[in-house]
Amino acid sequence: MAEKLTIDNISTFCKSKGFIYPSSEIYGGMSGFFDYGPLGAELKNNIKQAWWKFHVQDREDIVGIDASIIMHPNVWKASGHVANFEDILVECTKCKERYRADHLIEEALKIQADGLKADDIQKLIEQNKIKCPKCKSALDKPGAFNLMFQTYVGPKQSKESIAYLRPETAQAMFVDFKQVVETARLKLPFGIAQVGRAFRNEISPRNFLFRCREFEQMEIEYFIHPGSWEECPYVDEIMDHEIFVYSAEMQQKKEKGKKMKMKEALSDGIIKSPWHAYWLATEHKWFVNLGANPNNFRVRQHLPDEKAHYSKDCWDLEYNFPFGFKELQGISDRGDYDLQQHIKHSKKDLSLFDEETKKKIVPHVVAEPSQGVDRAFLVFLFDAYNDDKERGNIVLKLNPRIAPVKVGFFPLMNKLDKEAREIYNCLRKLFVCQYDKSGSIGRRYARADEIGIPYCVTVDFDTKEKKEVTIRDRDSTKQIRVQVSELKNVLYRLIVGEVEFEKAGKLIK
RNA sequence: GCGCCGAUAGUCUAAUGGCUAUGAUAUCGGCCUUCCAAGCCGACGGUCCGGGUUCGAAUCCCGGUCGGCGCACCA
Repeated sequence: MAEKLTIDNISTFCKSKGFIYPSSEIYGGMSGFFDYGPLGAELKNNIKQAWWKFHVQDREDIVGIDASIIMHPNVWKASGHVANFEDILVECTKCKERYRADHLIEEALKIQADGLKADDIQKLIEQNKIKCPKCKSALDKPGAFNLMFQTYVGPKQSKESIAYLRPETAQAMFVDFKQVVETARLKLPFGIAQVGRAFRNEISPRNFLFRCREFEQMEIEYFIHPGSWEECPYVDEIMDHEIFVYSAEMQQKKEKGKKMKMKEALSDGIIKSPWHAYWLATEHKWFVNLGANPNNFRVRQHLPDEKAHYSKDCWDLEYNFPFGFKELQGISDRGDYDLQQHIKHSKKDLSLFDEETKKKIVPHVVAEPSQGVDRAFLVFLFDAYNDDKERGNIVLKLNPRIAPVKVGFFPLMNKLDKEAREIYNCLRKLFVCQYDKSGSIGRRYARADEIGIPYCVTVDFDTKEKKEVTIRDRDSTKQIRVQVSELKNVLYRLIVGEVEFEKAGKLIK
């Protein structure tokens, strides 16, 4: 593992093994869009399923929904996406440099330019004779650039029929809030979760899957009683969890981050809300439990000027990609901003009745532990990818629970084809399996290693007589013998991690 | 979006205006093979797209697409 792994290595690997292809490749591809191939689709589904089980099915306090991608256009007016995503840009007539109009005006005139309309901006540019900061030439008319994809609903393509492909899944949790609470009989604190597609017309998609125009999110909006910012009933679960912490203060003082336990971060006042500590640690644990390397993560606090105006505090869970530490998820305190926006725009009461105070309250979102599926996919691939020089092949050390193929079945020799297939046919309905009789046995192990098959079952000449097979472990290449009658049970326990490999059968030399 | 650079089988790669576009690897079929990419035979597969220059273009020119880097952008 001498050379550093790059995003190119991963993207080439993904294409050659059938994990990911550029979208519509036979027509030249589409920038910012990707297709998941046979192995990629399995892996991605496994990640989503593992997320759903961990965050929804295994918990009492979180329920899931699956909302439509196209929602009422007013949803995006209420959420601020129509205004905020409409970055107004100005271009230099000569050097063609483009600027965010609001940034340009703030810089030139030292005034707040947030939220100005294109017309106002043009007036300001004309009145103050603002020129291109780079080449001092005249600036062109400002124009809007909206990151949301637009479409028309119904037969008429008019201004009234404009709708948007959702740029995030979160809004559905607020819009459907009342129905979910009533039908699921939820009591605060609780969360609403969703996994689904979102679309953003990014100016410049980069870094393979990291920034694309169509992506999938796994998202939770977690609601608490407005007064209970400091009362997290689950906080004891994570007190001893260790993580690399990089607070705003450390960033401002140009210090490095520090590895610490959550109880330390809380008692030292670095992380203020136990809810944030809980969600940061829980999300980190989710990645690590599924095979990610704990040391490639850090939690970083937003600097005061990075925070959204409604947010009390915000922390990102970041991963150390080859192109730097990048955000995987933002654990942000959104207060009651979103629900209030929808109350205002829809004129519907979205408050809950508080039995204790006998008053109506609007819950606060204390955290939205949300992340991109595609980014998680990259994380697991990066941490699993091992170019094993000794073996002479890549070993994809994916956790068996998310590995796209769980078991490989090989006849030691071609004459054992019939016996091996019989066993394979019994087990393929229980696990995703692959049968391989092509080439030498070593070649088949190598092939299996490269796509991350954790266990390979080899049928040999003793199988008929002794009713035994060999299971070979991907990561250690060690082998055990087990009875064919036990095979199903042993494989299951290995895949879910209930038993150590060497203790699952008779270890061979 | 802008600027610079690039694009040859699934992957990596040779060919700098001239033979049927090179080789490796992967894949598939066959032989062989008693546990870690052994060997032999065979097959499939390529100059990103469109136009131009030329007797002749993978090669030169123009436009587009895609990708890399830098800038900008990043709810």
